[in-house]
Amino acid sequence: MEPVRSEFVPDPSLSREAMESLQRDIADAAVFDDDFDFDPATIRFGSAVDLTDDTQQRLTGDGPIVAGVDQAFLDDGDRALSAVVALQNGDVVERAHAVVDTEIPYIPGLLSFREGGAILAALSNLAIEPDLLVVDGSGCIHFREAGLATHIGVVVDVPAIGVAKNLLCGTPTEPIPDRMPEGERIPIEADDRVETAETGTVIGHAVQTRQYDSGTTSINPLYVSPGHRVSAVTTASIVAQCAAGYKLPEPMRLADRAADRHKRECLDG
DNA sequence: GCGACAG
DNA sequence: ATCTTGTCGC
Repeated sequence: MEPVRSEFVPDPSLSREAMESLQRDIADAAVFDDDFDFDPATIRFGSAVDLTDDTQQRLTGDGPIVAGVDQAFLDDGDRALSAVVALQNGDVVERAHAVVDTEIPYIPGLLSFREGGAILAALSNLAIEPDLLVVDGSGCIHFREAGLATHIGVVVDVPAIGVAKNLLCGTPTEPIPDRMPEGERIPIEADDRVETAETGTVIGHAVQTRQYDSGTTSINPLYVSPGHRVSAVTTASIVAQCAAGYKLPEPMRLADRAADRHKRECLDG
């Protein structure tokens, strides 16, 4: 798949001011409401096909194609490796990846200008057209509501959601407990750090996709937000539904593994 | 000066 | 993101 909004393609050579200006334009072009054809409820993972169960419903037709995207770095960050894994009806239907030289360092709020090029290169190597992109990083939980997932989603104009392991900005409507119960979600509201949204606007959710029943250790929640063409509530539901026994939603978990695997091959031989 | 933030 | 063995817990 290729960019359809070339004017928004991340350019690492831009000045910081130009980057921030572009992000505002991207946020304007982004749609933080449900605007897609497929039925989110039909997204299925795992080979949960139990032929002995008469009550189960048979899948009619093909479910949506969901693609996970994740990055790894080589040469101490000099090169970014992006991996994409596309799933449909619980099966991997295509994989793609790309390695691109990084031009700028990591700067909070400007992540897409560091990693965006590698992601778009990987997506261009993907023949299939995904119905949804699951990107590692924030979507509209961002200072200008233009995080990595939003930037990528708008450039290729495909529904996208952002899944982050840490909160960039915004405030939970209630304190995140040390041990959030599995399945629970807490809204994240825009605060004074989110320049483009009115304070109090729900921009995402903390979602606990997995939790230990007991013990000393606990798992932290994921911070999910709309990237493009998906609402905050739907984003949380999709992520919860994509959890297949692991913290990360299955498409992202597989992309994560693919990125690490490619990285190794790139190092040793 | 203080605050502090994805990957 | 990345540097990294053993180790605590189910």
